[in-house]
Formats: sequence, C-alpha cells, structure tokens
Amino acid sequence: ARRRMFPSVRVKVKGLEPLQQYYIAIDVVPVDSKRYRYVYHSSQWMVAGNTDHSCITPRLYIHPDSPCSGETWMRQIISFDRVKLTNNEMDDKGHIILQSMHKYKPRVHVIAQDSRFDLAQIQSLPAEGVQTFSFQETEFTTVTAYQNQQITKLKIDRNPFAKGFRDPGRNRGVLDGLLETYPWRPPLALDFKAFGADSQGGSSSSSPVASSGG
Amino acid sequence: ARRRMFPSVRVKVKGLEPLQQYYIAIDVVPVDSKRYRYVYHSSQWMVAGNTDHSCITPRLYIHPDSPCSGETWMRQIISFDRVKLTNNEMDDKGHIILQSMHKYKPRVHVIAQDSRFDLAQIQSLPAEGVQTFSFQETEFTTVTAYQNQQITKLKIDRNPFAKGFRDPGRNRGVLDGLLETYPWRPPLALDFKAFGADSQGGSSSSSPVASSGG
DNA sequence: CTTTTAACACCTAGGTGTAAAATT
DNA sequence: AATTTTACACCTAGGTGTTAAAAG
Repeated sequence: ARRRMFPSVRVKVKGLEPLQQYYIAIDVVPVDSKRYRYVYHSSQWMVAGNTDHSCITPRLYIHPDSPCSGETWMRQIISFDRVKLTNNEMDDKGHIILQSMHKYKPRVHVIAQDSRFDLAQIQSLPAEGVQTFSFQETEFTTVTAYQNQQITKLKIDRNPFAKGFRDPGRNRGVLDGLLETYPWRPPLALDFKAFGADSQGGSSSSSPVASSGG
Repeated sequence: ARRRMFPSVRVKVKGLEPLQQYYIAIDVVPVDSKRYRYVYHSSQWMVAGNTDHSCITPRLYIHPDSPCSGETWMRQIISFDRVKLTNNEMDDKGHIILQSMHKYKPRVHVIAQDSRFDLAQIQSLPAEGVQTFSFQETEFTTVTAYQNQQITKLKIDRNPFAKGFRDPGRNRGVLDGLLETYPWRPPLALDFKAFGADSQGGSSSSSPVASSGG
C-alpha cells in the first residue's frame, strides 16, 4: 500500500550560490496531533480524536538530481513527482510513512554540501547549512478512500495515469484552460488521495521560494 | 539511437572494508583500434580498417546504489542492467558512447570514498583509491544490425523485453535448464546487439571479483 | 459502522527485435 | 553493397481510480 503523492510538490529556488553544491530534499510533518473524520453533509474535516506523533522522525526524500550546483537548481522547476507515501509503519523501501486521517504539511529543505559532513547518503537533516521552506496551501489530509468527489475529479483530470477514467467530451472544468495556460496553479485548498486507496491534500503556490502542485 | 547493454555485466566483490563507503562504476574501453566486419561464411569478425580512439575519454556509469558500504556491496550481486549504449557522439544524456563495428571491453571500478575529493558527482576517475577489474569473456563487438543469428536467439530467449519474439514450444536450447539452475553463466564468447539496432558482445564469468552476463 | 486491503481494467513509460526505408 | 535509421507490434514495469471483500 504505497502511492505517489499527487499533485506533486514543485518549487523554484532563488538566492543560491551558483557554484556551491546543494542537496534538495522533502519531508512531510504532522500539522497537529489530531485524528480527523470527514463530515459529508458539511463537506469539511472535523476532529475525531488525538494521536501522538512525537516519537517518529519523518523520512527524508532526497531529490534524485541531488547533489547539483546552485546555478542548475535555480534554472529549473524542482519537481518531487516521484515521492511515495505509505501507511505501512514497517516500510523498508524508504517511502514516506504517514497515518491515514491526519493532517500533514510537506517541507522542502535546501542543504548546502559541506565537506565536513558525509552527505552522500543523508538519513536525517544536518545541524547546520539547511534552509527549510513550507507552504500553507500544500497542507493535506491523508485517506485510504476518497471522501470528496472534487478530489477524485481533480485527480482523474490531472493525473496522466488516471486517464482511463476520464469522461470524454464535456467533462472539462472551467479551470482546465487556465491551468494549461499558466503552469502555476493558484492557491487552492484541496484534499487528495495517496495511500493504498487514498490521501487528501492540497498543493500549489508561488512565493519567494515557490511551491506548486503538479 | 540508444539501447541497454544486454546481457548486462554483473559482478561480485570481496575484500572491501565493511564500513568504508564505496562508489562502484563501469565504463567501456576499446580493445584495439581496428574496425571489424563480419564474414558470414566463416562466422567470424575480421579486421576491416583502422580507427583512432586515442582522444576520447570513456564515460563512466556510476552504479545507482552508490555510494554504499563495503558490507552492503559484498552482500549482493552488483548488476549493471540499466547501462545504456549509444553510437551518437553528441549524446548529452550521459550514456556510454561507442562506435559501431568495433571491439570493446567493460571495466568495473571500485572507488573508495575519500573526504579529500568530491565524489558526489563523478565525471572521471580519481587518481587514487580506485581498483579496476575487467574480464576477457565480457569483450564484445558493437553492431547496429545483428550479424549472428545465435545472438538474436540468445537475446530473444533471455531478454524479458523480447518475449514477444519467442517461439512457443520446442524453442528451448540445451543450456536453458542449466541457466535457470545456475545463475552464473559459464564463460562464453558471444556477440550482442546494443545500438539503434545492434551491438555484439559477450559477458560472463566467475573470478576473485566475478562478472557474469545477465 | 468506518476504514483498509486486494484484484482489476486501463492507462503511461519505456525496452525488444523486425522490416522497410534511408543513408553512406 | 554495407550500414544506419525509423516506425512498428509486442512485450515488461508500474501508476490510476474502482469495486468488492476484508478488517476493525
């Protein structure tokens, strides 16, 4: 039970040293210690209990282009479209482990390569030389089955692997044309599916160090 | 015009420091400066001209598991099954560039990670801390179209992606059962296809640092 | 009852040899 | 004539939501 995160986190970075080498990584941290349930008739997530996230260290996903010069990182959009989420706490494939029915927020880390440390295979963040960014609009709620039909529609319309479920003809939403014109989706609060069957979350933005859903 | 190398080079390593980090890489060097042609009626390659290889530095393919501890490297068979060969001298994808109708031999490099050098993105071999191995039986001749029907048969029988060309029924050769019993193929001198249409070569062995075709 | 898992059809993405066409 | 390129059908490999079954 592991699926890619979709929409994926995409960022632009500025202000790096052009010749310095950097690793760029992503992790996903809990927003709170609450468990949520989706109330269908009011179309919103409501607190349904407590959970203790305190003892688990989030797994780091190193961008596959790492390490790379500041110049190269700044020249392109950095896309984390291969990040995989799982609800299996025993996962040994290095995927990001999350609990279903909880709220999370991705963080992007820019890590300057430093000869004092062996960053060759980073398992945890170094103490220095790290800058961390996160974006309110990328917050999401994990699920194993979609709770919200708009999410299902967004995924089917946007994820190339879900093409088989697209309704041919007049299924195109009002935003479709805009999204094809503007690669950066405007801030939206969205749920999205990620686990064996689901997860719910939103992602998109543009900022000093911008982030946007794929 | 780029294809995977098949059979792929597979090696076992011994004698590494268990806790030391190593990169393991492969490159392919010319066996001589001759151009060859295949003489069908005598079923052999014959010299057909000269070429100057002297000014080109072979490209290095770093094993995707790099860097990794000596302990981990020694515990598994190291397979280079994603190595891609091309005859395009302008290739900018980092694939290994070879000329058709020439003889080549793969080399495997074991590179100890050394904090004095930045091995994070190796383009060329460092001056120290490298051990290089190669195996006579992995020598091969590059082609763009198969010259030898036995090679075609070997590829179709052994390469999962060529399954569509397998002849159902009594197409199985005498070695098939053996090969399924023993993962290490005995030394064979073989041609094989690798370019837009072809390359010819063999690969297999068992040695202090063993190598075998996939 | 709510939530998770597993099998499934349907896709994307890419690795095969083939055969015909193009190149040299 | 020899060699290379291209389009192709046929595979492997893996990412989708769906659905029914399983689990809690």
